[in-house]
Amino acid sequence: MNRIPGRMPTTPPTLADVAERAGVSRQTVSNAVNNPDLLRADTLMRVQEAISELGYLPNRAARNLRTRSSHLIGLRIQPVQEGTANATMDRFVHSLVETSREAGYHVLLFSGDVGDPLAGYDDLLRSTAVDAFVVTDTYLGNPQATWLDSRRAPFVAFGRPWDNPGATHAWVDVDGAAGCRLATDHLLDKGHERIAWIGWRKDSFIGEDRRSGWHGAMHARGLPTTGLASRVEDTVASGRSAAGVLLDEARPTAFVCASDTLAMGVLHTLHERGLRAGDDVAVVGFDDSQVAQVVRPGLSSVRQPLEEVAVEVVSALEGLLGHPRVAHRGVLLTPTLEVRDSSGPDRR
Amino acid sequence: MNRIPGRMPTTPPTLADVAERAGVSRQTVSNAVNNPDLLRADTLMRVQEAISELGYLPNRAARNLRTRSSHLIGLRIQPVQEGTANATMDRFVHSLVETSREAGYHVLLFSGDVGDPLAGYDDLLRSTAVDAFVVTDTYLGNPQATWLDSRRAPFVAFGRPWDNPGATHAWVDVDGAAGCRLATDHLLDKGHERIAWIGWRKDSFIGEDRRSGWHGAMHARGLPTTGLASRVEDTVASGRSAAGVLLDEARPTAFVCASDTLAMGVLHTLHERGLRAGDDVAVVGFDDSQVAQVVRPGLSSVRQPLEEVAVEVVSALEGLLGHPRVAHRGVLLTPTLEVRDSSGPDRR
DNA sequence: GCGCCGGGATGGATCGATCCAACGACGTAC
DNA sequence: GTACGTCGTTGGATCGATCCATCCCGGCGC
Repeated sequence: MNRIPGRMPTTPPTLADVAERAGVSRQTVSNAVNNPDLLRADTLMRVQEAISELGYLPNRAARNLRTRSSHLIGLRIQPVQEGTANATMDRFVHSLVETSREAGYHVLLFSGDVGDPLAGYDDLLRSTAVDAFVVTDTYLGNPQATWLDSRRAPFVAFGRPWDNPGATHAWVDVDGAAGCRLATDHLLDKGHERIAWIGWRKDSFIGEDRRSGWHGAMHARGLPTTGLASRVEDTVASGRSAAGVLLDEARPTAFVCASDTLAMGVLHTLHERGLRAGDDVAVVGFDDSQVAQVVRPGLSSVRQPLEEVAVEVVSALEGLLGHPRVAHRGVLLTPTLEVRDSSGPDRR
Repeated sequence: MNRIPGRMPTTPPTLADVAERAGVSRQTVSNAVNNPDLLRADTLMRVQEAISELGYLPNRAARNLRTRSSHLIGLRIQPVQEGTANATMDRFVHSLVETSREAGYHVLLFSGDVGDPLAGYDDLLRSTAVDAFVVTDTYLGNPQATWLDSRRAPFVAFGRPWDNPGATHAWVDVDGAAGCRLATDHLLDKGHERIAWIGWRKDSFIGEDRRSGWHGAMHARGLPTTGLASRVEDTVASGRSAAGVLLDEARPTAFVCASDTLAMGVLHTLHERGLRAGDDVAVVGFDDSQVAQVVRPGLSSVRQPLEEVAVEVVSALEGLLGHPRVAHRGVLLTPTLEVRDSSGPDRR
């Protein structure tokens, strides 16, 4: 509605221009924008008219300088992993951008060395370029948290402080164990009893958490797990060979995997052996990637509620940056299960 | 190296702090940062020491206000399309962030209504939040270009001005026709003669461009194309049914598709009919998505050189924003072909 | 009639880096 | 010894929005 037709003037109108046009002082215009209830109704109206006539919008730089805040949120992104099915970032980034916008923030992307988890944060912080960070790459501990804490930098982590349960910063995470329990129960309900696990190496906190979901679900029904688990790297090839070994040695009728990438490896092995995914051996992955959605047969997969994660993250940020500051404890969200053909039919 | 150990002071050091510590004036410090060659060697040294001792970095907001530039580049992102294999954005965004960083820019994400292609641009422009835009969503014409031009807003488009060949703005694009020619020639060289095309509806400029690559390659060898082409929506289901119809009516031995999503549809149909992708019928997709990389059999696919696109885009931006301004004509890059098992064996 | 009160509007100062015009020191030429 | 040019440096003004203390004016009580 406020869009101005025609050419942009050489220099955008300033608050002073609006003040002059409306016949009031600068402060009054500022109040009209930031504290409308301080003005008398008729004055407010007059100022607002001038604002929309000129197409005025506060200059960001000036406002940032004065208020010492940029309304920008820093998010570090890492290279796409080719050859895997990992795709949480894309979905999360979009949700975050959308939710941030509603809260009046924009997202500033920066890139980081894969080696140095702190690279990039420092400069943005010291140059007061962002108000806060969203830290996502916490798969192997979270040195960023400690460091950002020591710099008194506001931030919210997507991922629990695995390596430091006493940490007091705000975080949001998805309950991977619950997701894998969901997947495993789903298969158990279909009548499977020998359900194998293919997950990540032991140094991955997330991997062990997801594994515990499978493990817990099996034990809750008094079923054995010995020899049914494998821990490998997160690649299709690893999933493929792990599935081969498990099929030979443990004869599982179903697989639960820590990622869609690994699940794709399982599908490969099944096909090589002439086994039908779903009908002969059931498979469930994790992340509900595009791959899971378009592959044949459709890959059942645990889906993280990234939209909700973004909402919680932004709400935590608002608490951190608002006045007064509202402490935000950790939030744990529950994923859902997308059932597709790789789950197979009921076996009972 | 400049990273300060320990706690962040409550307020970061300013240029005046550095000046005082080094025993010089503010302007001298500013010169040390922006025009080092104006200072005498010993003065420069002294100032630089003070800078690193204090961990000084120019305040972004103040610099932005004074120089009337934010060193931010706006990029509008759209929701992930679930159920498709489309994944160019993710790779491109990362390349852009990385390349921008080297040029001293950061990337600001904003979201847009799918309906209104102009949403979001206006506010950022009027509030002087970004120096320029990178416009990507130009699949159906590019109203943004005309509009941004009229607002005198600097921008670079990833995508040709299809609907307005006379447009003078800077753009970078990937030669889709060349990519499809590459794919088709690849299959022709393997001995295929009846190669089918599955592409997008006629209103897509990009789709028609890619199609022309297939069409041209076929005609160059004197092969017929009649009845071998299908134009559908970009979904797996459409690709699947289009492949079915073509197999029944035209008996092709190979498919070239406008997207990996459509190619996945072809793979589905082949499997349903007991045909082996690669061995019986060859398939080539477009975009080299994660799906193409992890599916079985591996899907041959045309890969866009997004890293190069980012480099060209940033170089164009530097031209637009630099002094003096350097005009940047359109740049057309050539994609490559990733050959995988779905190409099948040599038939000769 | 005088003084007090309070919502509302006002001009000046401020945030921190950069631009500008002027100034000081030093060396050279006459 | 004085005039002049150059290089490096200096304080003040500036960008635009917001904070602060002040001021204005109508209404009310005594």
